[in-house]
Amino acid sequence: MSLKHAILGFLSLSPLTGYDLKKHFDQSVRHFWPANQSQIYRTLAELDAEGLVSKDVIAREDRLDMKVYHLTETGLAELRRWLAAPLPMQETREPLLVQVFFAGQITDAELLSVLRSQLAEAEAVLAALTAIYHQQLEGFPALAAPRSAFFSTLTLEYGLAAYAALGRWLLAAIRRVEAQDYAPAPLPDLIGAQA
Amino acid sequence: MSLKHAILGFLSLSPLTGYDLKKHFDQSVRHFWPANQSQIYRTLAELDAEGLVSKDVIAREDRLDMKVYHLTETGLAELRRWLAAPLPMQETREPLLVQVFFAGQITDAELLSVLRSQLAEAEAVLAALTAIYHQQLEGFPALAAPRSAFFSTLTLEYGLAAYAALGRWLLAAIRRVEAQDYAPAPLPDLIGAQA
DNA sequence: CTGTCCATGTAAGGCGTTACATGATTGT
DNA sequence: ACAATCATGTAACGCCTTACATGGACAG
Repeated sequence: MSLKHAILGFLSLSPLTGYDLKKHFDQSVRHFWPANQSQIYRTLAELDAEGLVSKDVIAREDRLDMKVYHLTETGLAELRRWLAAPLPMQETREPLLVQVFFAGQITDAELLSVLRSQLAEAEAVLAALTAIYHQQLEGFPALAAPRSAFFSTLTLEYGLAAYAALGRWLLAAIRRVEAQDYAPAPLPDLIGAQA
Repeated sequence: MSLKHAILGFLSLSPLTGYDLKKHFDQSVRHFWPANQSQIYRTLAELDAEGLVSKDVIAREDRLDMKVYHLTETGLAELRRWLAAPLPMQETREPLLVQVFFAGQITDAELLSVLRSQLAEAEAVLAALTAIYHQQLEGFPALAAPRSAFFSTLTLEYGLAAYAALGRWLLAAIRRVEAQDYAPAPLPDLIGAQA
């Protein structure tokens, strides 16, 4: 379960409240690990019960207490253990592929409309990620990129590569449906082999 | 929820028992929509209650009755409606990216071992998909690919493209960690732009 | 004076997983 | 004799989502 470990990860950088954590998720990892508020509060309580985090309760007059969470030693150890352990093979679910797989039940026109709307979305995400990428380039203009920033850059680059690949696949699919060309694509094109 | 619609999809091709459905899932869509047995039985019961499928009960002496499910008219209509409707933006969870994002807490050596084991897995999946691809080429050798086979081919091609992209990203990441080169990669490389 | 931000949670439901349980038939 | 296949399900738990609920501070 990565949510627990993502929370441990953020807390390893600084102590935070549940509310702060939600903002951190939304600002950095939401593209690959969205988390909602009730989930974060519940998971913090679990981590607390397990002794991986502990909290300082800040009493405030007339308001709910504020709880600032920080890692315990066992929490840090667990985070490091998880980060260094290879992940068990994970299964992905792609509803778009389910739609394509059973597209025999719909017309070419209907399928094209589905594919085109997916393509528009993929291009929008790609544009958004590209904008963030350029922003980061300004922050670390030359060769002065520190190791700490590198990992965030890497996850961004994954997003760029993945959405670009999705876009290319969609575009190729659209063209072939339009041309009613049902032959398989050549392998080198698919896996992006260089000539 | 795509499981319901995947089941409707299979039943649109032929009536099946729960057991048959499980085999169909495992043989064709497991790469992008794994389903387990108890889930299938529960969902069939729900679909039945909703009137999207109905069943013929085949009584057998000394054994449990066999239930063969088939689509109803509303079931087919619902399948077609879902297949033609653009999907709501779906959020993905990538635990590997969580590991990379917080890799500041582990050493280069530990990170490299994680990345290399992911790369080995990605290459294994790519090899498996490539084998299936070649098998399909034999089945439809020339230009005689029918529309019905095309959609299955398309989903396979998606898998090839996605795992190839993952592998390229992992390899690039490994090389940069090894070289302690923390500069961002150039955009055209990332999105696979042609020169 | 209305809405957004800060900050906390609870409740209910959906989807998925793992493990358990049964029992005849077919293959080695 | 033993295992795999056919064929059905139940139980319990885990993770995530949506919606609901509270209430002060501050900005337009």
